[in-house]
Amino acid sequence: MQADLKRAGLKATLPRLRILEMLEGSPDRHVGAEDLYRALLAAGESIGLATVYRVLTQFEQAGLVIRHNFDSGSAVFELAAGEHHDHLVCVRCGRVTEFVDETIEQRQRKIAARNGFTMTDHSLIIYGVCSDCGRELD
Amino acid sequence: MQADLKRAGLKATLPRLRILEMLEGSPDRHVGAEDLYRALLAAGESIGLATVYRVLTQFEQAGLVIRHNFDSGSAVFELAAGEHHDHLVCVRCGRVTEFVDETIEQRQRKIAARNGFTMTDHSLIIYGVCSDCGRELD
DNA sequence: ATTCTAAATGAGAAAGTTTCACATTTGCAA
DNA sequence: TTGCAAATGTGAAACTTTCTCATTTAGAAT
Repeated sequence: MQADLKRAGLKATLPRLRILEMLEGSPDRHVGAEDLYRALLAAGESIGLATVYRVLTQFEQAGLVIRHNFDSGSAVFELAAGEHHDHLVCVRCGRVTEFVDETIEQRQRKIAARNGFTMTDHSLIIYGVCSDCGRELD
Repeated sequence: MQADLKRAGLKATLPRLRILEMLEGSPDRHVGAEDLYRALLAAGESIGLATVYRVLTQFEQAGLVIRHNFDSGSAVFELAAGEHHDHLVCVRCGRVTEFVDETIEQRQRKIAARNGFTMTDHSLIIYGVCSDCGRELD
């Protein structure tokens, strides 16, 4: 895990290790900076909020985490482990489900090319009401 | 145009009419609240920033405009005229290109259904370097 | 036309998210 | 161990967006 940081060209400092651990151990893979900060404080760490933001941004640049701008107003971060995927977000409970669809991926590449764009990234978010929340409605 | 507002259940006030005009006459269809506010001031209107935000949110709820959360940090708004479409955003110059792909639309619906989600909305943004910006690179 | 009233506005304060500046601390190589 | 560049913590600041509330305005009822 120290190696992950080294490989990314980042010094293996305590705050960075703690944040990485927290991301790996988190029950939901998609967490906000503030949540992460509070979780670290609750776990007895002494860390600054600015450090959390700074480190998350560095992790993002190093490809260790991915930042998502869901409609919530603030960004959420996710460990970049595994392959690319897109997201389903429940507009009622915030639950996030991941999915991959190769057909969509292909068409996106085609669309970018057709429009003269060199694709660097993409973001597909499907908003809806998840099965649990749907059941609660009368 | 007053009728558009009435139909949406909104009083036809001066600020609302001005904002609607500005959105219709805007050279680029995707504008931020702050940009809109400054454009209105520059046009000699006396309007408050809070009003711009308030009105844009009302327009969104009324279905007159669509709010997008591109990676820029602040939201952009677009007149809801015409049919649904998705976006290509140039990460260098910010240029926004619209596209529609029925295959992707279909697959999204399928994915939502497969996961037990009742889809309410979706957001697909392809980030990349547009042809103009690509040409500038050595 | 005038009057009346609920709704809308403008101004500035406030809330929330993210970044900055800088004195202090820390990782790591010598 | 020591030294130094890099990283951190704190609090201030920047930025986007919302809130509050006194004042104004649109439009319905005279």
